[in-house]
Amino acid sequence: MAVTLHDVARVAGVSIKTVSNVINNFEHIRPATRAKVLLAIDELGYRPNLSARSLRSGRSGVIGLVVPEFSLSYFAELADAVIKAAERHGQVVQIEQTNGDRARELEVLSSPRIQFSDGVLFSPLGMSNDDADALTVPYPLVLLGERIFGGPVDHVTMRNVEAARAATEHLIATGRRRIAVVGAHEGEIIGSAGLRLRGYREALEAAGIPFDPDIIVNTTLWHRSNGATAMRELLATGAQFDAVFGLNDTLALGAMRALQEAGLRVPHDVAVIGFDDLDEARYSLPTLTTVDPGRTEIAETAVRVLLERIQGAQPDAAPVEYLANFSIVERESTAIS
Amino acid sequence: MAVTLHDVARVAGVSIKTVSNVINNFEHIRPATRAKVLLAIDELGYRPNLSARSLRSGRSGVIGLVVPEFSLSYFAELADAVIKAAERHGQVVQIEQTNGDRARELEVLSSPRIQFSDGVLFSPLGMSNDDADALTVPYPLVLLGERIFGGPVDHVTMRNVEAARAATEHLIATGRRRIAVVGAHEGEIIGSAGLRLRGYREALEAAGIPFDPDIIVNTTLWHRSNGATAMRELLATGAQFDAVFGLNDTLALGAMRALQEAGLRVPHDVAVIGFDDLDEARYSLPTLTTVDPGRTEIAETAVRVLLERIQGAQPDAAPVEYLANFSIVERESTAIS
DNA sequence: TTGAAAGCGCTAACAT
DNA sequence: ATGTTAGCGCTTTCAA
Repeated sequence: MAVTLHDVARVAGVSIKTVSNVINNFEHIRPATRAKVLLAIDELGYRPNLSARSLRSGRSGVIGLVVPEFSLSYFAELADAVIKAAERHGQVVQIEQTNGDRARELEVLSSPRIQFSDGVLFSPLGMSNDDADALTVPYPLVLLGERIFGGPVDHVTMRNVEAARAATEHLIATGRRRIAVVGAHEGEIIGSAGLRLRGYREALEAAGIPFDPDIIVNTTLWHRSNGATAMRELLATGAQFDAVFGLNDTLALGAMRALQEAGLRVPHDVAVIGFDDLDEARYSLPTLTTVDPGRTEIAETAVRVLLERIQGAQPDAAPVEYLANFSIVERESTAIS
Repeated sequence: MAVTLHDVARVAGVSIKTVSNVINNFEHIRPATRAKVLLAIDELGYRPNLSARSLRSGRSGVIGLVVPEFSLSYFAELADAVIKAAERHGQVVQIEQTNGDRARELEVLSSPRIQFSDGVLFSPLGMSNDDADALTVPYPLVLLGERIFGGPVDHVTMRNVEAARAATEHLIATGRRRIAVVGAHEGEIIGSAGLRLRGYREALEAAGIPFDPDIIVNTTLWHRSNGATAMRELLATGAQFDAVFGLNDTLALGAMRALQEAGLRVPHDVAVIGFDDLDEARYSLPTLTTVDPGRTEIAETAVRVLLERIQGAQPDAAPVEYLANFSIVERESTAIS
C-alpha cells in the first residue's frame, strides 16, 4: 500500500499535522522536528496523494487547455507557451484536442474529463458568437482566439484587424498594389479570417487601392496544403497580382511553394507575407515576413487571468478583454527587389 | 457549494448508492429509477468530483506525457498522436516539458506534479543509459525514444538503425556516393544520432563506399537553424558531396535552405533526405524525402502498453521492447535528375 | 435491485 | 510549536 502521512508521522514520532506543516512549508517548525520529518519522508519514500489533497483543498493545481490540434503549428507553439507560463505558477497543464469541431468543443465544456482542472483555457475554432452562452460554465474559463467576442468570460486575444492592416500596409509601402489574399472565409465577419480580411480592406481603402474579389481565395482549413492548392487555383485563373497575404504562416508557406513551382520568384515577382511568426517562417526559402501576434504575451496573460479567477479575489468582476501587442517581422519574402 | 451525490439522491428520492450505480452504468437498475436519477442529475447540474472518485478508486483516468518541448515539431506531432490514442481509451493527457534537460527529466520523474496521473509516458532527451536506474519509479512508466535501452521498464521506439540504413541505401540507389550527414553527435553510440549514424555507416559499408568524417557535421539541438548553420559550415570547408542525410526533418529542411542559398540545386546538385515525416516535409520546396518512423504506431502502442500496466494484469511481467515499422517516403528532394 | 456505512489521504479549524 | 479531529465526495463492501 501507499505510504501516507500517518506512516510518516509514526516513523518520525510526531503528529500528522506536523508532517503536513513540513510538507506545506509552514513557518514555526523547530529545525530538529523538520529534519526528523524529512528523514522519515525520505526513508519511507512518501509521496503526497494529490487526489486527497485536491479533494480536501478544492484545488488541484491543474489547468486545462482545450485546442483544435497540434498538427496546426500555431497551437503547438501556443501550447508550448502556455505550459511554460503555467509552470512558472506551479501549475500543470492537461490538454484536450477538439479538431476544431463545434460539437466536440461544446461537449468538452461540459465533459467531466476536464473536471480535474481548476480552470480552463479554451480556444475554439468551430463555435461562433451564437454559441457564446455555452461559455457560462460552473468553473473559471478564459477564452482564447477570435471566434467569440463579448461573451460572458474573460477573453485574451490578438489585434487581428490592426495587425492585418499593418501587414497589408507593409506590402503597400514596399510598392505592391495588387495584393492577393489566401485563406479567406466567405461571408465571415468574426473569426481570424474575417477580421484579418477587414484589416486588409482597411489598408487598401486608406491607400486608395480598389478591392478586387478576384484575387481573394477561400480555403477552409489553414494547412500548408490548402495554401498551395489555393495558390495553384489562383494562378490558373490568370489573375494578376504582385503580392500575397497568407492569412497565416502555413498558408503563406504553402502559397509560396506553389508560386515557386510555377516559376515565379519571391519576392522579385510576388512578395509574400504571413501571420503568426512560427519558428518555421525563419527557415523557409526565402524567409517569410510575418506578423508576430504576441503569442507569448497571450499565453502568459491567459494563465495569469485564469489563476486570478481561480483564486477568486473578485468572483463577480465583469469579464475583461485583453489584446496582445503585435509587430511586423520583416524578412526576405517582402524585401524590395 | 457544489452539487454532490447526496443532493442528487435526496432530490431523486433514492440512496446515494443508486445514484452512483446510474452514473457508473451498472446493470440491474430499474428503468424508472434510472430515469428519476438522470432527471435529478440534470435538474441540479450535478458533475462528479473527480478528485473524490480518484481518491476512492485509486484511478484518475489521467496519463502523463513528458517530452522535451513542442517547438520541436516531432514532439508536437507525437503529442497529437498520444492524445488521440489516449482519448480512444477514455484517458486524458497531462503534459510536462523538460526542454531535454537531464536534471529536469530526473526531477520530473520524482516530482509530485506528475502524481495525478495513473502512469507516465516518458520521452527523455538529456538522460542516458547511465540513468536507467532512475526509471525505477513507484508508478507505471513507459519509455519512449532512443536514449535508454535495456532499462527496467517497457520501451516503445523506432527502428533507428534499419531506417537510417534504408534512407542511406535509397540515396545510394539513386546514384549518390558522397553522402554528408547533418546532426551527428560526436562519440554517441546510443541515442537517435548515434543509432542513425550507425545505420548510415552500415549502408556505406555494404555498398563499398568509404566513410569520410569530413562530411559528417555535428549539431547539438535539432532545430531548423542548426541544420542551416551546419550546412553553411560544411560548404565553407569546400568538402565535396552530392547528397545530405539530415538526421531529422528539421535539420534536413534547414540544410536544404542553406544549400539553395548557396546556389546549389536540390536534388540536381545535392539530394536531401530527412527523418520523421513531419507534415511540413510535404510542403517544402522541393518536397522532402524522409523516413516515416511509425509515429502513430508508437503512440498507440505506448498508450496501450501503459494502460495494460496500469490495469496491472501482470504487474511483474518483464519489461518489453516494442519497435514500430518504418518506411521511406520518396519525394522530390531525392528524385533522379 | 437498492440502502447503510466505512473510509480513501489529506487539510484546516481548533485546542493545547 | 505541535496535537486532535472532522470531513471533503466518492466507491465499495455488506446487508436487506
